[in-house]
Amino acid sequence: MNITPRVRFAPSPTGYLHVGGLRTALFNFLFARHHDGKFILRIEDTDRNRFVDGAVENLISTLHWTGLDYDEGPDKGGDYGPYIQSKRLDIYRTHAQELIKKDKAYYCFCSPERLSMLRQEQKHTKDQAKYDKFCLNLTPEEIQKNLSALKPYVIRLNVPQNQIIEIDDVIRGRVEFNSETLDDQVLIKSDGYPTYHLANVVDDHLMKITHVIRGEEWLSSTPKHILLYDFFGWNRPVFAHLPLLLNPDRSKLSKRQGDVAVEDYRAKGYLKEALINFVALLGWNAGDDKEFYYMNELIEKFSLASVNKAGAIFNTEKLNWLNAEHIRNKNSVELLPELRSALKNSVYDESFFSDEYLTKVIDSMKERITFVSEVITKSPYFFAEIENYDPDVIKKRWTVETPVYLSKLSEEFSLLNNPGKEDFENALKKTTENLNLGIGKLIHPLRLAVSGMGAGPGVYDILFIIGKEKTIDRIKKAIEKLS
RNA sequence: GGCGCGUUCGUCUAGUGGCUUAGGACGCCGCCCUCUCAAGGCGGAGAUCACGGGUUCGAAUCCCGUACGCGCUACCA
Repeated sequence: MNITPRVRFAPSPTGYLHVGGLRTALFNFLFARHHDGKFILRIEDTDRNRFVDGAVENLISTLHWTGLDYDEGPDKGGDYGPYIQSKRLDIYRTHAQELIKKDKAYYCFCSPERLSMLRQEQKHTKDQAKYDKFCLNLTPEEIQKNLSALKPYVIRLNVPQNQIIEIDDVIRGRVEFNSETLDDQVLIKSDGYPTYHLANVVDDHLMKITHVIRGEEWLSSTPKHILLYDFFGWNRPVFAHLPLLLNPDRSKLSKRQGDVAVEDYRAKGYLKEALINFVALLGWNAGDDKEFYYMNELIEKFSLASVNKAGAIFNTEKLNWLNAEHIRNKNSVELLPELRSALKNSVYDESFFSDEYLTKVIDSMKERITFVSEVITKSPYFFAEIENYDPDVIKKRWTVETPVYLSKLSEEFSLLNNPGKEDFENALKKTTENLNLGIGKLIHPLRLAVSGMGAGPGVYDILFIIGKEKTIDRIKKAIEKLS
């Protein structure tokens, strides 16, 4: 049997893409690409109370940014559309009717009041909270009467009694449930919309989904889904329930305890490569020590069998390291757009810098940063003149003789014609020889003069990047200000 | 409360009965390199493999129980 796997990412449009959702999407994507299968995006918007304007568009654009491109989806089309559940309402209705005909589902006219009373009572007697199948005993006449009186109703799943339901989960192995513990789940709500349980089963079947890869929070409701597959007479897909992403306190990852939206991480300056790499490692490992991955390597190595069972805390320390690693592994031209956009959001948004200049700046700072925006914050001297000199560095590196030495050096520099790095270096060495000084006596105050600080790229790199004129100018200003 | 899942350094993890005095990575600390800061190299601290029983010549690895954590328990997904 060699069928093409078809998997899906089925988020509900809450307004943003949750990092847990990103992880689910990624694992689906990796599985599909690894097996030359199809990856489908389906929007589960069956809760009209939670409708958020523009949420779908936002989700799609964020997903697009991450590079998790799908083969079929709302904006992409495909043979099994529509891919938005709110546009498939009559499909669910027809299927619910089919279940009613088979006595596998039934109309329920119970009021919310009765339901909550029932629940309270069960809570009191410490019974399991379950619908009591009251409406299952309605006669056809009563049902018809209620229906023509337009009495609000839901359609419920008729869960059989005392039946063992087995799930063979790829990640967790065999899991058993007794149908006694299952509630007669609402399938169609009183507003005519389906619940997740009905919609996801119907759609997965109609869209020919072969593997359902989703978060562990769905494991408990899987027996209800299995029941539905059986009632419809459909083959079940393969199930794989992924471990949850956790807050630092080990509860399910949520807002309130930090950022959960992919957009937030993007805005903070995380590279999509780093985010994908990091999220892939949360719950998956190839069985070796490799930690730095590109997407194509993930696709190649990924396997559901090597997914962990236990939840993982979303701890950004390692994400930061991976971001720095991915920055170091990119060339300066690739990083240029990132710097440009960081610049646009900085105080230097009005200033002009050439691509050539910024590229040199990036090269000099690339391995000293965790975020591209730190090029600006950690080396502002590449973007503006020096306003402040680090007092600690002044204290440590600036002596009474320094102005004299630097003047000599400046004279030497002024002799240079279109100098390169080595020319600056040679000029400095020549000056120290003439003055009979150790090289440090010049190099440290020089760094202070041209950068205002004590840390950064090699001085000759800085000099070369800012150029001879600015170098001489800054030396002069430093002498004025610090003497 | 019920049902389900899980439990290896602070965190992410390797480990599928002997190769393990439990390996790697992040973070932390120290040393080296060095014009500074990084990067890099080397080293260190850090896990009685949740606990208790078994099975076995031998268990982090298999079985049972307990504890703890988490998830679900909606006309939310």
